[in-house]
Amino acid sequence: MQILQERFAMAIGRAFPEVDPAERDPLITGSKMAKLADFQSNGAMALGKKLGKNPREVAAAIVKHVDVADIAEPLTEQSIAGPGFINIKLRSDALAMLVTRMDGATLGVPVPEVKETAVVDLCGVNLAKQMHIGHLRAVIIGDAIARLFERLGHNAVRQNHVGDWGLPIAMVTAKLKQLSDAKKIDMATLSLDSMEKLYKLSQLECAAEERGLAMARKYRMGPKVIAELEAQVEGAKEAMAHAKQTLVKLQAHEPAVFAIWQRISDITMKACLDTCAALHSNVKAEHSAGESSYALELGPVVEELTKRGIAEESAGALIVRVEGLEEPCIIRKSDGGYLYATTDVAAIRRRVQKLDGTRVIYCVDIRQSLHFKQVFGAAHRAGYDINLATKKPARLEHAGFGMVLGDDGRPFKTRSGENVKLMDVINEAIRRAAAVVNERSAELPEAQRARVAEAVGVAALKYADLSNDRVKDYVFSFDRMLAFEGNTGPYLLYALVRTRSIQRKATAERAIQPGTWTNAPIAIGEPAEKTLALTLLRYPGVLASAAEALEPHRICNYIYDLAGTFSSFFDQCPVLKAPDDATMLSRLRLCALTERVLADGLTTLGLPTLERM
RNA sequence: GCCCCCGUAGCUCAGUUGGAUAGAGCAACGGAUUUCUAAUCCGUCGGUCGGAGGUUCGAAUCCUCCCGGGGGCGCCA
Repeated sequence: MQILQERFAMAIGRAFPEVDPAERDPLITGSKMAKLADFQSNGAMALGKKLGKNPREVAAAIVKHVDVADIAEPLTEQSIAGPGFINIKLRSDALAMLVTRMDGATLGVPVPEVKETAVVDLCGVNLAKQMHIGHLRAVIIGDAIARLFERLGHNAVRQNHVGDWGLPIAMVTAKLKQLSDAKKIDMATLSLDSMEKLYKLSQLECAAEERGLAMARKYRMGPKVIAELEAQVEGAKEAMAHAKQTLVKLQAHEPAVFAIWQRISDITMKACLDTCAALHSNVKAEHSAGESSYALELGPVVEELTKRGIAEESAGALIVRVEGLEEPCIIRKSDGGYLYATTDVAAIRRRVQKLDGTRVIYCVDIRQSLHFKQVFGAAHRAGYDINLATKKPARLEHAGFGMVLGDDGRPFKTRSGENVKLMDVINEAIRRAAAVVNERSAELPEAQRARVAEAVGVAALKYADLSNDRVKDYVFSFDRMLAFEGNTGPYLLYALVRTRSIQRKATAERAIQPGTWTNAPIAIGEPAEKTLALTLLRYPGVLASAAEALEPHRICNYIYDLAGTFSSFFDQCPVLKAPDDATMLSRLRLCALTERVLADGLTTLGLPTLERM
C-alpha cells in the first residue's frame, strides 16, 4: 500500500506537474469491492475538483502515467469506475513478495521516524478502597495503549496516579489511628475490605447534615429530632476538625500518623497490584506516582503561576482562565487549600519536563473531560507542556472511556447496589471459562485445563472491554464475552491455537522439521489465500492508526477479521493434505505468519495467549 | 440555563477520518464433518444509519435546527 501510494503520487506529479507535491495524495485504500479490485485510488476526484477538471479525465491521466507493471495487473480505461475510482489488482507474485517481505522480525512495522515518549496515566486507584469495575477500563485500556507505543518502537511510561492524599484520606487515617490507638483494630492484620468499610464510615461521620437540621428547624419538627440532628452536626464538625488536624500532621510526615497512612497505602497497593497481575496488565509498584508525590510541588507551582500573572484571584480563590472555556481551572481554594486540578497541573509539568513526554495520555473516565480541558489549558498557558528536548508542546490527550453498564442499561452494580469488586469479576470470568473448558477439553490434564481456563477467562473479559469503541458505554455480559463464538476473546485464542496446532502436526505426523517452512517460497493461488495475504498486510497500518487515535478497538477489529480470514483459509485450503509439497510449505508459512500476527496483536492488547485449548 | 458525548438490523456492536450496493456476531432458518482442534466454515432472513434541512460529483461520517438517552458545569476527588 505504501508502494502504491508512492507510485501513484509520482504519476500525479508527472501528469499534473502544476500540483503541489503535498497535494498529490492518491488516497489509496483497500478496495470496497473485493470482486473488482484489491486496492483503489480515490485521489482523482479530489484532484479534479482542485484543478477544475473532469475527475474521470484526471483518473485517465493518472492511469496513463502510473508505473505499477511490476506489482499490479495492467491499468486500463476499464480500471476507472464510477466518478473516478481507480481499481488496482495486485499480481499474485507481487502479493507473495509483499507477504514474504512482511514475514520478518517486525512484521512490517517500521522503525518510527520520530521516537515518541508516551506517558500513560492508568489505573488510578484510591487508598483504602477496593478496585471495582470502574477501574477495569482504566487499567486495561491504559495498559493496551502503553503496550501499543512500546510495540511501535516508542517509549511508554506508565503512571498510576494513586489517590493517596487530601482530606478524604486524612479522614480515614484519623479514623484508623483512633481505632488502632484504642486497640479496637489491628493495623497489622486489617483487611482491605474492613478498611473500606471504615473509609465509608469516616466519610459519613464527617458529613454534617446541616441542610437536614435547617429543614427540621424550619418545619418545627419537634425538639427530639432537632436535638438529634444538632448532635449529628456537632459530631461531624468535630470529626472534620480532627481530620483536618490529621491532614496537617500527615503533610508534616509526623511519624505516628504517617505510619498509619503508610500501612493503608501498603494494604491498598498490594491488592491493586495483585489485581492488575491477575488481569495480565503491566502495572507495577514502580509505576505508582501518587498525589502525595506532588505535595511539595503544589505550593511552588501556584506561587510561580501567580508571579507570572497566569493565575488570578476570583472570589477568594486562585484560578487560571482557559481560552474557549467558560469555567476556569481553580488551583487554590479560598481557604488556601489545593485541589486535584493543582496536582494535575503539576503532574503535567513532571510528565513532560522530567519524564520527557511528547504525548501525555490520560486513561480516565470520560466524565472528567471538562476537568482535563481545564488542566490542559492551564498547563499550556504555563508552558508546562513544552518538552525540553523538542522545545515543542507535548500532545496532552484525554483517552476517556465510557461506563460499564449492567443488563438494565444502568451502571453495573451488584444486586444490593454496591460496586462490583474487580477481583470478583475476574474470578467469575475464570470460573465460567473453567466450566466450558472442562466440558470441551476434557482430554487435557487438569492442571493444563486450569491454565487454559485462566487465560480464556481473562482474555474474554479484557477483549469484551477493549473491542468496544472507547468513548462509548457498553453493556457488560459474562454470557456474551464467554460465548466462544463471534467477536470474542475465546474465538481469537482458538484461531491462534489452530495456527499452532497445524504446525505441531506438520512436525509430528509429517516429520517436517520446524523451520523448514520459515523461508519457504510463498505462492498465492486460492481466493482464501489471497484474502488472508491482503488481510495480513494491513497489520502495520492498523497499529499506526490505533496509536494515532488511541483506540485499541481498531486492533481488536483487525485481529477478529484476521482470525475469520484464517478460519476460512483453514477450511478451504488443506495444508498438510495440500496437492504438493511446495504448496504445503507455502501454506505452513502462511499459518506461521498468521500465528505471529495474531499473537503479536493479542500481546499488544495485553491478552494472554495459548498453545492448546 | 449553558457545554460535552451518544443515537446504525429484534439484541450486542463495527464502519479505515467524505467514497461505489452500510458490515460482523447473537437470535431464527438451511447446508458442510468417518476434522489439519466443529470453540469452525458456507448460505438465507433482517436497515428510510433518530428526524428535517444544508454543503458537493458523492454524507452513517462535515454544518444548522429539532427529538430521544447519558454526562458535566468555581473552591469534592
